Amino acid sequence: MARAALSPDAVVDHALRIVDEEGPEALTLSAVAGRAGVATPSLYKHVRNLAELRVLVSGRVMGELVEVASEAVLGRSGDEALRALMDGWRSYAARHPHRYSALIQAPRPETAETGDRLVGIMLAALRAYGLEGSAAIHAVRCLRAAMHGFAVLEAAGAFQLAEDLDESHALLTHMVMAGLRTARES
Amino acid sequence: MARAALSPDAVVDHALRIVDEEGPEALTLSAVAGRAGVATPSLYKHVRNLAELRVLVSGRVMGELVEVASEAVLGRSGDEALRALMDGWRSYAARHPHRYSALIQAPRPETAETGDRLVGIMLAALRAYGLEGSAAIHAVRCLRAAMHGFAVLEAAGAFQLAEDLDESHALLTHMVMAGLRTARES
DNA sequence: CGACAGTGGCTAACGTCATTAGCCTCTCGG
DNA sequence: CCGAGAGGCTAATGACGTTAGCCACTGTCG
Repeated sequence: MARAALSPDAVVDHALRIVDEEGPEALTLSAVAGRAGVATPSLYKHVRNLAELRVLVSGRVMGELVEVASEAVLGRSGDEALRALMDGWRSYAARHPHRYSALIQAPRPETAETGDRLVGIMLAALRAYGLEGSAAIHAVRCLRAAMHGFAVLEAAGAFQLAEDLDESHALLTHMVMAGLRTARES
Repeated sequence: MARAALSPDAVVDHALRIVDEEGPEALTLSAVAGRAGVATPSLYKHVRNLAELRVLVSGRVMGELVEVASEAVLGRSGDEALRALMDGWRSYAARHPHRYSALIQAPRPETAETGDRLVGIMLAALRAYGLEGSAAIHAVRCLRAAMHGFAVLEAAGAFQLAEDLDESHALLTHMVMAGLRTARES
């Protein structure tokens, strides 16, 4: 159990710092090794390979989103909860755009639990809308699509015009709420 | 002007086939060279480097989206136009998930014109809603976020539950329409 | 008709990465 | 005090991207 300078968690910490500062494409094992002051192959004692490191990073980001989301929903309900959730989500992505871009969407067994937790929080945020069964699932999917789409585009700098992004996001929030309130078929 | 077996466009064709079949991560210059029956360095006679090839691929995908979107909006207006646009967008992404994932969101000068065209089509699709100036811009942003978010998540296989995706997408469409119809502040 | 230029392909060579194999050395539990 | 294993290291390999420099073919212009 030699000097535990490094550990899987510590490796992920360094990886996150690299992602934040230089973007997800800059996440390489040699870069992490450099930060950790260690030779590249040493990392394999803590992480299976680069692909797994990416999954771990993604899992960490999802964990942070769980925190942001649950804190937003805590003690609120209905429109208020939904707005807080969407605002918190967007604010996280805007604060850590590279980190957000490092999220892996494709379902991975390693992050399934955290993902389910996120879905659970979204379901909770929608509880007051009285959606049952499948209707709630559809609603969560739309909420996810709206939040994720906006976050991705904002993180990528895809919204170039001068218009205030806060206002755009307020409209998005309004869309989701209005759509849920009037959720018949179309 | 030796045997013009290859050209920038032909290189992009091969690249697209690779993306479709093996995903965007599999897009490497050697893979393209293999398909083209040519040594890797020969590609540099047609394309500046891998980064540029990716941009060209992305531009081609955006061009296809322009076609899909404009055909959807042609001769329709209001809810009908919006629904056709959203359905067409989703259907393209579902038909070519890897290709859709190869889209680069970060604004690039090379694809700026095509991107503007897309925004123009979305604006046209929203024309009947009578939005003016900034309001139209905010609406386009939300529409983009909704369509892109749903497309990305569906392409990544992020919607895992058994619920019918068509229904989820119908709800998304409903949200956008309901939100636009009632677009005051919130 | 024949030289010429440039287009497009090729080989050789490098540098960067990921990844594997195999070694060495602390450190800690007995 | 010893033995094991955790954790670090060097060496080696193989994919790629990229650059440099060479060569053949082709179409054009004297």
